[in-house]
Amino acid sequence: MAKEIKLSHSEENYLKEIFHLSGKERLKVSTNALADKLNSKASSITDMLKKLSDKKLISYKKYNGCDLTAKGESIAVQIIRKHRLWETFLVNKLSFGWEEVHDVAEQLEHIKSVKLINSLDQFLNFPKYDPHGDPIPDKDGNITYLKSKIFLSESAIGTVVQVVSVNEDSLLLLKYLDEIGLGLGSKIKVLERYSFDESLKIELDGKQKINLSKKVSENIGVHFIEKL
Amino acid sequence: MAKEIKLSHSEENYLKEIFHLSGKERLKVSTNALADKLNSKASSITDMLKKLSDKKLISYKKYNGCDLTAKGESIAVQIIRKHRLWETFLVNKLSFGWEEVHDVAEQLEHIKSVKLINSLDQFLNFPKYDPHGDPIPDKDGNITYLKSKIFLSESAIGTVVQVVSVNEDSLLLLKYLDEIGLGLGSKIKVLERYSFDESLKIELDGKQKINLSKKVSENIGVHFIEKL
DNA sequence: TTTAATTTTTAGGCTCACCTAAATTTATTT
DNA sequence: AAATAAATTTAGGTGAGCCTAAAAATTAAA
Repeated sequence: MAKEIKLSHSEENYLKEIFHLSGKERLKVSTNALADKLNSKASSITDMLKKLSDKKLISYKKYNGCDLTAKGESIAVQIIRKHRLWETFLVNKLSFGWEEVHDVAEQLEHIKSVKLINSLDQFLNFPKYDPHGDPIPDKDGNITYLKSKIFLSESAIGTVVQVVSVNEDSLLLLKYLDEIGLGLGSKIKVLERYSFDESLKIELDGKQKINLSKKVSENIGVHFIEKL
Repeated sequence: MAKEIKLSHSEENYLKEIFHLSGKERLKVSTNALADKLNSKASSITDMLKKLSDKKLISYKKYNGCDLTAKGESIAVQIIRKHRLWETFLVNKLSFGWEEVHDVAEQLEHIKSVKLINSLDQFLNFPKYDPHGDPIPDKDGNITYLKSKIFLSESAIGTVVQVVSVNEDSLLLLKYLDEIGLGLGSKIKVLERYSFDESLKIELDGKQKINLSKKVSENIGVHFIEKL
C-alpha cells in the first residue's frame, strides 16, 4: 500500500503550483515565478524548496529552479483532482457560479481522506471535466487532456472555434466572461487581430461582435471547428 | 453586517471544545479539562486562553477557568453547525458509516464560506439532527435540543426507552454499537442495574439481552417510552 | 569583457502554537 | 492551620512558515 504522507497545506500548495507552472512540457520552475504565484517572497520560496527537496518531492539545485519528482507529481495531481472534484460539486450540486468556486475549492482541496474524495467522485458520476473545462485526474492520477486544445489568442483569423476551457485563476476574468455571455461551449468566429496590442475582434455565438484583449484571449481554451 | 472574524483552526477548536465542556448549564471550563480534550498541555491552554480573552471571545480570570462570551459562543455554534451538516452530508449523500465521519468532519468544519454552508444545509433539506442524533444549529445559531433526552445510564429499571443520540467522540464506541446492532431508534428495555460497577442488563429491540458497562450507557441518549 | 541588472540565496527575525520545567496559587488533608 | 497535593501559570525554548536586508550567483548590456 502507498506510504501515507502527511503534508502541510503550505507544502501541498507548493507542489500544486510547481505542477501548474511547469506545464505539460515539465519545464523547470524558477523561484521568482513561484514567489509570484504564491504571493510570498523569494527567500521564503528558497526555504520551502529545500524542505521539499529533502523530502524527495522535488529536485532542486541552487540557482537552477526545481521540478517535481514522480512522488511529488503524484501528490500534486491528487490535490488537483480534489480541487476540481470539489469545484464540480459546488457547481453541479450546490449551484455555485463558476466564478465563485475557486476560493472555496482552495480550502477543500486540503481535506485528507481518500475515501471522501473517491466517494465524492462517484457521487458526481465520475466527471471528466470541471466547471472551467479542465480535466479531472482519475483515482490513479491519469489525466486525459483535451487533445486539440489551443488558446483563443493562437487561433487563426477566419476560423470558427468553440470554447472548451477557461482559466479559473482570475475572478475578474470569469465575471467579465459571464457578463458578455461567453462560457464553455460558446462558438467564436475570429474576425480580426490587431497587431498593435494583439487584441481580437470576434463574433460570439453568431450574435454580438466584441473586442477581446490579448490578456483575455490567452486565458480561453478552444477547439477548432471550421474554416470560414 | 456581522464583522468578519478570521480565526485559526486552533482557535476554532478551542471555542468548540469550551462550548462542549461547558454544557447546557454553561459552567466554567477548567484549564486541565481543556488540555485533556485537546490533547495538549495545560501551559499551552493557558497561552491560548489569554489570546482568546484578548479577542473577547471568552472571559477568563487566572486560576478560575473560562467561559464563552456571546461572540465566542456564536462562533462555536457555527462551527458545530458546520461539523454536523458535513457529517450529515457524508452519511446521507456519500454513504459513510456513522463511525467514519467524525475525523473528516473535524477537518471540514474549518472551511470558511457562509455561502457554502448555507447551500449545503439547503441541499440536505435543512436537517434537524445529525447522524448521531445531535441537533444541528440553524443559520442563526438556534439549537433545538431534544427536550426530554436523558442518558441510558440514568434510566429507571423497568422502563422502555428509545435511543435518540449517541456520543460521536469515540470511534470504538460507535463500532461496538454497530456490532451489537444498537443504533438511533433502537428500543431498549432496562432490566437491571448492578450496583457494583453500575453496568446495565438490557433487552435490545425485544431480542437479545446484553450487558452494557456504565461507560457505554452514559454515552447513549434516550427518550422514555413506557413503564413496564 | 567588464559593468550593470536581475535572480536567488543566506542571515537573522518574527509570530503561532506548541513544549518542559519551575514557580505559584488553590484545594485537600491531617 | 499547617502540610501536602493538585491545578494553573510563568519563563524560556522549539519548529514551521513567513519576513527584510544583505550577500552571492547568474544573466544581460555596454
